[in-house]
Amino acid sequence: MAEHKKVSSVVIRRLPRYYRYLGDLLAKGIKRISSKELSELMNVTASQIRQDFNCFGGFGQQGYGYNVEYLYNEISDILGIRKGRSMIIVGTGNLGMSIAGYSNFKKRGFNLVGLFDHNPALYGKEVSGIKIMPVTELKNFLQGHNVDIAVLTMPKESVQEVLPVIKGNVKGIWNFSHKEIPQEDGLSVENVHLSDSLMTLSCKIGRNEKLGK
Amino acid sequence: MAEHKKVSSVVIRRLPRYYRYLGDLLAKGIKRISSKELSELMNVTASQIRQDFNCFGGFGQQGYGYNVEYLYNEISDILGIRKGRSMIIVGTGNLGMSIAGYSNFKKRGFNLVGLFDHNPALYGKEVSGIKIMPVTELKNFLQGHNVDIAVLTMPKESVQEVLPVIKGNVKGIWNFSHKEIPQEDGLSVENVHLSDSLMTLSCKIGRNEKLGK
DNA sequence: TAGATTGTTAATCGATTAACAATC
DNA sequence: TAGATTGTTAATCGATTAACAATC
Repeated sequence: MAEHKKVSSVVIRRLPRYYRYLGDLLAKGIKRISSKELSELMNVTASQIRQDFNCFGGFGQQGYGYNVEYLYNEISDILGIRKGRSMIIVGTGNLGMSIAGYSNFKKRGFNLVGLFDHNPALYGKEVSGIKIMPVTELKNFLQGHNVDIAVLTMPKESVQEVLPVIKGNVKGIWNFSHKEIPQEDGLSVENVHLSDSLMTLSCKIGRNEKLGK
Repeated sequence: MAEHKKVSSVVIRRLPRYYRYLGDLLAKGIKRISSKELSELMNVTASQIRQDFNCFGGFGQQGYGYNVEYLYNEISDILGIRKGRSMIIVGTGNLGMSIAGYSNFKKRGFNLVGLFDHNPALYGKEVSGIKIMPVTELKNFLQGHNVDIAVLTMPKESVQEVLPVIKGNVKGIWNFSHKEIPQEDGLSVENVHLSDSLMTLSCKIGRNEKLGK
């Protein structure tokens, strides 16, 4: 298994989708699937599926296809799901709360270990079994706990304050704030811009309308 | 201005980012910018910027660069922001509420006109000036109002029920539910899978860790 | 005019698809 | 064994980058 050639980021971004579809198949009790069948289900080419999986060293068997459970587990591992990740959420507005309350994350190995906010009225309030702490406690907390991921769901303005405390103490940042955070050497970053996605949709609508005329 | 050649979707996905950066420049009172300066700011190549803008027919001037305000307005138009879009939200959990409460959407021409949920305890409750209505009212509402976008922030299970009512009555779906909705001829769709993004982050972390060893 | 910077064509790079030999 | 389907190489396609003539 040639595990560690450099894998392109477009491939990596496709893995969670495979993971979802395989999870559905597994739940339906389906034992094996060929790249052709999977390609029809997912609306991609069988060739792409085989290429993608082979970036990680071939999970199938000629003449048979792929064992769903085995493939699912392998992808889980690549995604770090079986190992598990601990995470904190900074910013307990609606978005932060919606992430904190999303039980599926836990199922997928993402464990909430801390909640932080600036609003004193919220200190001590418990969400999903975790008490909300003041942002000023962040530094202390990070030094005492092993935190893999910091989820940033606070306003743009607070990012400057929180970022230096976080950097060096986590392995990844899941950033929903409107301040883009650049990836660095020891730090993985996913910048999620929800409004970008809405504007993209609006743009698609506009181009669709014009096409109609 | 050769407005309507087919523009690739990677280009369209980059537009909101340009829009954000240009908005920042505008707010700072900067009047003109060259593709080179913008490229350094945004960490892309100047070539790509010029190619991207030229898909829509050239917004610059040789020897000068781009007028920030003009460019900003042109991109606003392409994104449908100046025209404006009306939208409803179906599912008023934390995620739905966080979108309903996000004031920047309004600034960008996205107008919330309806909120729907299944929970009778919420009927009539007002959020951002809009009363929550029963999902059973959806059909009626869509026939009486001009709705551009339906935002789906409800559980997977309710999608099957709501989708047929929505299709044909909106131009686009911003889908946060865990049921992938395929794009169709008259219907633009953006499927947002937040958990995919988190898993991608986790995957990047894993590969980073391995690299470290 | 000379200098700057675009718009645009050409070259390169990377990603996707097709094809097929290897093999279960 | 014959049939099926992978793993993998080769061909194609599309996106990015480089280069430069056009022009403000």
